Amino acid sequence: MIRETPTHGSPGMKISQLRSFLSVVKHGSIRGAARALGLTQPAVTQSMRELETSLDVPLLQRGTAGVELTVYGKSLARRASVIEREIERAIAEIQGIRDGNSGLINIAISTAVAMQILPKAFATFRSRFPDVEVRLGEASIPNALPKLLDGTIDYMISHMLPDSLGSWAVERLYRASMIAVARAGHPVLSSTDLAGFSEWEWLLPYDDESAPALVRQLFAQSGVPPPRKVVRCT
DNA sequence: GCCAGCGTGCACCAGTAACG
DNA sequence: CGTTACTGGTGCACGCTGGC
Repeated sequence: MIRETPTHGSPGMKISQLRSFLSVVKHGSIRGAARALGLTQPAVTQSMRELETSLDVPLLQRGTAGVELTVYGKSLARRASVIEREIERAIAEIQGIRDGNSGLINIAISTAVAMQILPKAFATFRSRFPDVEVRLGEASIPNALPKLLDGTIDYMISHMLPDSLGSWAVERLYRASMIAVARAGHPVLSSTDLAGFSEWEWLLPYDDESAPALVRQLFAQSGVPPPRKVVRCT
């Protein structure tokens, strides 16, 4: 067994310390964290002290009503939760290798994509990986990206414009076309240029950021102000 | 002043790895 | 195989603070 001996100012964090720390964060007190972890309060206190010593910064502001996170504690809390999820994922992956194709995958998927490709894709996936637990959730780019970042979800499948997510690993699954729809006989149908479209109310999907971006891009390319009256709906 | 709830300090114990 | 060192835990006493 390899043990790390933390020294002053030399980070040597242990998984148990991070778990204790996250429990303290969750419960707002060392005692509450200890209860939740099935440990005694001195054990958690000692763990927190060692963590602070190893990082050489205070993580908690102790008080009579409990503890509060310092700026360092808040930073570590964000990272620690990612680490914890990665550990859980690693355990699931190892168990999957050991037991066969089991495991857990979290996917955020936009409604439009779900309607188009999910039934067939999922059937194929399920036939190949019958024991994998799949958790699907609705995706809108603004709320899915933070979840991708913190590890809550593994993949997001959504419509988007090319190169709109430069800092992310993106794989194009298929190309999609967007069309504008108006009721039969709507006055906008008699418009001969794009300017005639901008004055009308536009209804754009709520969970698909590419639609409004595409509309803005289209109008900008034509030198026409984008529609001001926009409603986003699910 | 008393009490409750909090964290801290210290002694001690059990399990485990390293070593001769 | 016995000893030693280390880690991580418990139990208890204590001090601090806020509320009544």
